[in-house]
Amino acid sequence: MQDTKKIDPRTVKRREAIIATARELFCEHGLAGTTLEMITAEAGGSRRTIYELFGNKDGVFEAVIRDCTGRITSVMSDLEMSDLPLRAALIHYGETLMTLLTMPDTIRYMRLFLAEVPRFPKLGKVFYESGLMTGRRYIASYFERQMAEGNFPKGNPWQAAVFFSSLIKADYDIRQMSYIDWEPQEKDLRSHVIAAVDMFLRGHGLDPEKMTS
Amino acid sequence: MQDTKKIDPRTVKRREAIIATARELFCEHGLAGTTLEMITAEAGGSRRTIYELFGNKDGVFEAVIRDCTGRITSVMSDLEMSDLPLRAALIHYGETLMTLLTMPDTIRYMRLFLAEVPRFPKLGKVFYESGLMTGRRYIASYFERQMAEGNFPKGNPWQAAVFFSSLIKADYDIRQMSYIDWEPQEKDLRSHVIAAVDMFLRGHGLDPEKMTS
DNA sequence: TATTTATGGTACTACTCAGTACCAAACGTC
DNA sequence: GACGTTTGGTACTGAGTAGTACCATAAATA
Repeated sequence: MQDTKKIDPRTVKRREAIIATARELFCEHGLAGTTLEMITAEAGGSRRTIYELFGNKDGVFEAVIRDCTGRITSVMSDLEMSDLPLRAALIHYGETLMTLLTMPDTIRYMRLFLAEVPRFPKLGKVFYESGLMTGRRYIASYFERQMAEGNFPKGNPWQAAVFFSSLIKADYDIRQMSYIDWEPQEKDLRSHVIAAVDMFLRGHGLDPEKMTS
Repeated sequence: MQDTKKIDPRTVKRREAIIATARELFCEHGLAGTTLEMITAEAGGSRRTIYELFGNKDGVFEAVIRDCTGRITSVMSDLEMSDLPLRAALIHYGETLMTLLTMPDTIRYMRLFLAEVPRFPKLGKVFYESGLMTGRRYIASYFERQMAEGNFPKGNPWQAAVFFSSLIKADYDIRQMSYIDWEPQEKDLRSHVIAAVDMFLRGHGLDPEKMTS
């Protein structure tokens, strides 16, 4: 049951253009505040094409959310495993995670998606599990390895990942979603991450002072 | 320049009824998905009165958000200071905070408010600072006292409050906002809070095992 | 009880916007 | 280069809704 038809390259291109434009407009004006005409005006094309490709307005929204989810997922994949010593690795993770979470786009996507959760419950699952949880899975598997190698006290790697990312993100996410056009200072983020990592280490019986950093 | 006029009790009553109804409808259908007629149909009265009292639809929304903010603030005031021993007090705080944050209403208000932040930037400030920060201020002042009394290592009480509430809430807030009709099990919350408190204490050089609880 | 003020209800206006129909033109395929 | 598909543009429909005008009425105040 594979696609017997070839896909017209025009269709792919139009589709991408519409999603990209709609994403920006939705983020700025919300779903209800964006008309299909605003989308075509900026992306080119005509409403006709939108209905052809997405069925209706909600179809565009779904496609946009899936696109945003993919973007967040791929951006979370930047949390590559590191072979630095534990404390340095955690600081590196923390700073990367913080950078990703405080990116204006991440915040905008989250606002957009959270707003419409009640009317698109399935998208909530997709966004949370495929998008936001990606980073946590990386971190949990890191702790799992560190526990196996004896660098970190044995325990529940998933809980460690939860506490670690909670300490790192603190309430920067909610605060940024609450304030328009506010971004934390980079040096505040750095000192926050270091404080969080050290507290995390002490919380697991490790002494940050004694760790090669 | 005080109000020289007396306020007609009818006005107060109507105002309250409209806000209460609008709050529920906005939470359920969103701002754009709620018509003024839906509000009058349920709250009684006529659109005429709405325009008299709130100017326009946005005025109703502003009033609703301020009302929600007040509700969250007042609910946060349940975080009264406790004279239990440190660990028991933190567990008590943690459980109360968790109960408040995971209340379905809290989640609904946050979704509603976050959705419209881009178009009502001022409300973001009100909601975050007056509403959400209230709990944190209580906790920070608690740590300040404990530091002064020598029950807790001296340091920055505000940072302690940030880390404490971050560990407690973890990502329950985001997760609940992402999933409709999902609520964490109470016993999971309790064990989470205990784990978080103990990690917090160890993170500050205190041994939970040795503390009277 | 008389006066003032807020309210209810209805009808109306003006507008926006999702979704549809249609045809000609552009483009990809073979 | 001919054929078939996708697209652009425009115009139309129909539903829904914010906001207004007006008047009779109910309630508060004095």
